[in-house]
Amino acid sequence: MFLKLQVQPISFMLADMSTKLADIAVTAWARLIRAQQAMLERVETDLKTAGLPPLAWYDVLLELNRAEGGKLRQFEIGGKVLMSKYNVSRLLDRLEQGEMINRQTCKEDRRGAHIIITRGGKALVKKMWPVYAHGIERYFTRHLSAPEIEQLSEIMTRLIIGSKQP
Amino acid sequence: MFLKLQVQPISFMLADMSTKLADIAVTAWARLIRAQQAMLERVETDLKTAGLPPLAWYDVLLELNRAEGGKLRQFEIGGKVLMSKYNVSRLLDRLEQGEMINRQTCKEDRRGAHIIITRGGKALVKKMWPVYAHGIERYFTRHLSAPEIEQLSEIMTRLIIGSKQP
DNA sequence: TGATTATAGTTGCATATGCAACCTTATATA
DNA sequence: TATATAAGGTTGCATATGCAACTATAATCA
Repeated sequence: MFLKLQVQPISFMLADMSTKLADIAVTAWARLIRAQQAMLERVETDLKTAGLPPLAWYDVLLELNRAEGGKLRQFEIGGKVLMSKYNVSRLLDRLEQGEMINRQTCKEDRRGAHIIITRGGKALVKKMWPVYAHGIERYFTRHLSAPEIEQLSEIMTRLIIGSKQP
Repeated sequence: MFLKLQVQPISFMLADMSTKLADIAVTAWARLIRAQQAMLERVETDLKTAGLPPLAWYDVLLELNRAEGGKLRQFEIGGKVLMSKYNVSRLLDRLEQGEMINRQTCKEDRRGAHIIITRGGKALVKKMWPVYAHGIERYFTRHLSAPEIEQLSEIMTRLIIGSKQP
């Protein structure tokens, strides 16, 4: 649903860079947004078509799967998948409902909970991955050269850091 | 809320590319998703802080503003901003409510409507742009060199096309 | 022409997200 | 130690999104 941008009257805002650069940058920004939106939509559709749950489930389950003992605190999950605590809370409700995780009250800190991936949760990760991987290959990797991919990766790291600056 | 990916058992799926490349590609993919998520979140927050409506409003209004006569058919909007028809329909409800657009029944095709941006709609685009532009500069442009931006733009074009293939 | 099929747009329902307020337990400070 | 403040989580409410079903008009074609 996003983007597409001004073609002309941009520069007034960005006094410290040449008009030309600003325009190119805005175009690049718009394309970035659109490309990703389109790719994610395709992946979500592929998952749905395969009768699988959305990417958000995968993200969380994967983090748990990776974690020591298949277990994380709730706030750790939030940090890793970049999701607000109330959204984590409710996504975990659904995952619990689907018996993909368990919540276990936490002895060290009695406010919190340990989230533990179940056998079924692990199985789901395994089942979703091929579909997801195929999407990544089809909508992303296939269209790029190896050096492009490496460079993109590096650039994105910089942007992630940049968007964490206050 | 998205992503973060498998580190090891990827390759089984992607027989036609070296394991090494696949791993790098998956990392790049994950970073791309996260970077954009973070940047958009920041921009949305900036808009909210400035008491302005979300990016989605801007997208639609900008398309209308650009269009011949400040007027588009509803399905054209959907195509341009990559949004499903029911979402367009409801976003337009909100924009109409906010007196940013008008709907006008269409004489040539009596099923449809012309969407026309109002004076207020144009004013809003003007008001939102500086905030948005500042975000783009701050979270995106600032962190990249000019050649990087150009290359990114080109790559994203390819991915947009790629994700439209059946 | 009449019947079928496709297109433009809307709506009810289920689900997902953001915000603010809330409960509970830890931590800091006086 | 008492009190204030902060952190981990949850929940009610308002809003946003996806899906499927629906209305109405156009286009196709037999």
